[in-house]
Amino acid sequence: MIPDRSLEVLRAIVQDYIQTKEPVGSKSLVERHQFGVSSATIRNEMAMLEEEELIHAPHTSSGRVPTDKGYRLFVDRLGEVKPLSASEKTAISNFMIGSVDLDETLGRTVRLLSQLTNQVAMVQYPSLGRAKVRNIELIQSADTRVLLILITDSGRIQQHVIELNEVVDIHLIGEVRSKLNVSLSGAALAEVAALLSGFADGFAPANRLQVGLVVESLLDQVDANRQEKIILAGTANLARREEDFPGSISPVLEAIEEQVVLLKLITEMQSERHGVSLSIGRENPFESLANASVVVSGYENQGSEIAKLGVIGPTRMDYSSNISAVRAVARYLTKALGN
Amino acid sequence: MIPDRSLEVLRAIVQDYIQTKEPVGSKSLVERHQFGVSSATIRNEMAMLEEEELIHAPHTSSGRVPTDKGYRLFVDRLGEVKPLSASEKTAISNFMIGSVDLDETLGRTVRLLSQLTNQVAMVQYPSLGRAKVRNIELIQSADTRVLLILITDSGRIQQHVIELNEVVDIHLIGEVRSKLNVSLSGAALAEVAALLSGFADGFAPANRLQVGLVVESLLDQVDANRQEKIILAGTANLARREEDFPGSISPVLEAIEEQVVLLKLITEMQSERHGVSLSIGRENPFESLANASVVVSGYENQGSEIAKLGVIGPTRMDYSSNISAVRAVARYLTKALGN
DNA sequence: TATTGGCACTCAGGTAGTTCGAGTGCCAAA
DNA sequence: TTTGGCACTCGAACTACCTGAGTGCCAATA
Repeated sequence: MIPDRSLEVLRAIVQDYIQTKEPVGSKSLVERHQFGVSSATIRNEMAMLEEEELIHAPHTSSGRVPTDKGYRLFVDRLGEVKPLSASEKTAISNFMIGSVDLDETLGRTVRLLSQLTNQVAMVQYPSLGRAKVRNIELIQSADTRVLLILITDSGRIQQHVIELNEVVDIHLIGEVRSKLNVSLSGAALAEVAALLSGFADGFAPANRLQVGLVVESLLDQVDANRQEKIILAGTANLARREEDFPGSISPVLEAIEEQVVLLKLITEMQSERHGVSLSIGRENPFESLANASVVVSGYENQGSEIAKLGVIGPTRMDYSSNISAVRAVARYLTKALGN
Repeated sequence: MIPDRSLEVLRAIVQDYIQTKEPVGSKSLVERHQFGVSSATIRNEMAMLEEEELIHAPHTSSGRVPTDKGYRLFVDRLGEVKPLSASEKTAISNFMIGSVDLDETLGRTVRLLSQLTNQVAMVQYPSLGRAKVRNIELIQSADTRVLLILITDSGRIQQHVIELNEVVDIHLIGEVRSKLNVSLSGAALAEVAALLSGFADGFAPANRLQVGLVVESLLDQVDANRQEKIILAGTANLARREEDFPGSISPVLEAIEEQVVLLKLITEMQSERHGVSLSIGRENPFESLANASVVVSGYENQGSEIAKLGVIGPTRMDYSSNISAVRAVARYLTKALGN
């Protein structure tokens, strides 16, 4: 068990280090905080913390820096969540008003989050998960093409162009469209594949090929994996924090651009307290993100989590502020989607 | 008039500097190129070039570096356009096959271009410009909302959700839809605003408010300015070229993220030779892009330019390769859109 | 007149030595 | 358990010095 005062010292180290960006020593620590003991005592405490691998000295005669483990303990046990300032709250509400479609809402959200945190913000597009089919439309978009539009009750709109390789028969697609809607309206997306098996059989043999193409495209749309996508904002914030990344920021930028990595990371992160999950430094398995921390939270629609949003930044980030910002934005987004 | 040999020296300086990233001196110049004269002669030539402000010495006793003006002369008079290698050509064709809708095509294009050049690539979405209305659809997407879809003959699909603030009357929107199509099918987008004036008058007074909302949204879609948008790829390539940006890359990243700046820049650039336009260093008016060069080319559909694509990178970039890559990709994209 | 070898000069960058001070660990005394 | 004291460490910052690639200029040469 780690005694209370040691934890207080750890908290002070983390806070000072985040603020000053310099390794923090015993003397400056007693100056900036009222511990009521001398620097020698603090030195002893620090030796214990180092024993526990919570802090670490970059070189023999210099101050200490929190380790990943130290940050972890800090956020788990010590970080009180800062309430948002009034101006931040109004910023959030202002940002949200007046966006009506999903794309726009998510776009605003990600920019908001990056402004609020000064980090790189990301918002994952909602998976189609538990959503239900509201409406399916087929529209001719060129001589040999039709546009398939899938509208779900979560407000998400998917569109995809289907190349039929022959001239579109307007009556045929009308028929397909209405039959699809009869079969699928109100069905959960998860059921769609089952409901459509044998769908083409109800059509004249000559048309089955085309109908098959439509069905195939629809199934593609429904396939949750294909929908996974992240939008980003504030990439420039990374460059501004360049000192925080030993070596170069370019592997980090690459990992961020490589959506696959990010997606894998955030979907694997388990929610911790208050619905927020954290990955600190090397806790994540990606070498390129060894010096990065990620704060994410799920956002919901109709009572269940549909996707995640969050920020990514240097290990030395202000966890308290970022956690509260991510949480608040996730909550506002949930509310905005529920309108 | 600048004599031929001076130009040869300039060319050699630009080429060596691009390759070695070091200021180039008279001695290494005669070693690497067969000028048939001594370094002293080259020094005289270099003094002239410096007089003309085509090159510049970072400090008294060091080699020379091309100025913006020097690069400009180089690309205008000296840069032979490198033909693409066979592997690059196959990369291009492979990249293009199998993408059927516009979003996907542009997405692939921008990634292709960034891979080919190792720079940040950008593709501007086509302006609706000379396109014609092919089809307009209205679909109910929630109790009080309809989805407006505008399909143009260039294959572009625009969608927007309209909040009507009252429960959607399915018959009314059906009527609006068919009347809109009757009025607008085949019309150029530029004419749409004129054709729709007084459109709501054809409806019962109680419905005019809703019809007005639909018309308004449609006009929004048509408004070319609102459509301007750029997609990017390869931002990480900037970070990899960090040494090339004195100070920090963060202003550059910011400018890139700030699409407005990029859009302004590329729309103002005048096409030069071969349909490619260049902005070198401070030729562009943006302080944050003072060390950046931009290579863009227009791409076409149905014989007229509909938007631009290009790359942005450090002033010290390989202009020859980048110009040919941008040109080739623009040509392939034009072809892909024409299919 | 254009070219060249020679020469004195410049200056960024690297190496080496020095100092400074914030920080450490340890110990004996309180 | 806490504290003051003390010797020790070592990165950072400063200085001095050297090196060498590169320059400009000039007088001799072709």
